[in-house]
Amino acid sequence: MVLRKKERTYSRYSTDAVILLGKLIQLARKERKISESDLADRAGIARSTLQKIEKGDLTCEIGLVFEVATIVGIKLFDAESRLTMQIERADDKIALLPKAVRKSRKRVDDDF
Amino acid sequence: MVLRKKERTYSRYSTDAVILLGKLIQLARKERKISESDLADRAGIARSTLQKIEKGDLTCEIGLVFEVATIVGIKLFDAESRLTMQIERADDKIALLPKAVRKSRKRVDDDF
DNA sequence: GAGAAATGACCGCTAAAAACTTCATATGAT
DNA sequence: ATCATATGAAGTTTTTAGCGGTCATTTCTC
Repeated sequence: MVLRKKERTYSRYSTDAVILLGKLIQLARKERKISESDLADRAGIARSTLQKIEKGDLTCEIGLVFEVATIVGIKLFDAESRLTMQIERADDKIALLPKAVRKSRKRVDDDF
Repeated sequence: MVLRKKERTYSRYSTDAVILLGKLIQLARKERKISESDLADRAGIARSTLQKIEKGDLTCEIGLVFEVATIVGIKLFDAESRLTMQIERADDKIALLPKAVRKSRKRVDDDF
């Protein structure tokens, strides 16, 4: 019995965002004259995985992608205010909202 | 023989960035009064996976995280200029650099 | 307060990702 | 031009993330 591959759909934005991130990583790596092997070693991942990341493969673990990005100096969030501070602010906002959402009555609501 | 779990290290920034992203997603979800199940369904993922994403689990696939973020309206890159345009610009910059990096002489260089 | 729904946490299974390896080719420093 | 090495592209093995399920608890609506 052949198991069909699980079809996964991604929005155009998600796809493009990951591709862009991968290219920014590659660009930063080359500007800093770091080889794939070197960067992979520093990040503690396989070179093949780094190649997937730079290609914008959507299946890579977000932790690995962010780690590589961080190593080559790419910040995804404004470093202006510390991340921990932003996290706290998000927590505060969440605390103000109801802890459990109660509403959607099976409204799938395809928004278009 | 006990196999030790592969130790993976992440920088503070990566960890915090993913946690922040997860919280921003949860915040956006609650503001829009969408339940975990609903959002998971819309994204085509399991509720357990969404929970991991909102907790900032570093092992989640980047595509799933970005997809969920996109659904609740979070943009990681400036939507001012189109992403495709930014991708092209990155490509152009990369094209100007040497195709193969040549330099690092086994400098592991633990930077601290 | 009652009841329905949302959330939090856990677990086994399996498809799939990451690691590891190899090889060919392209590339750049000398 | 030489040659060490960076890159591209597989194939295989190992590890693991996502799924789907369960159950207890909390929370919101009425």
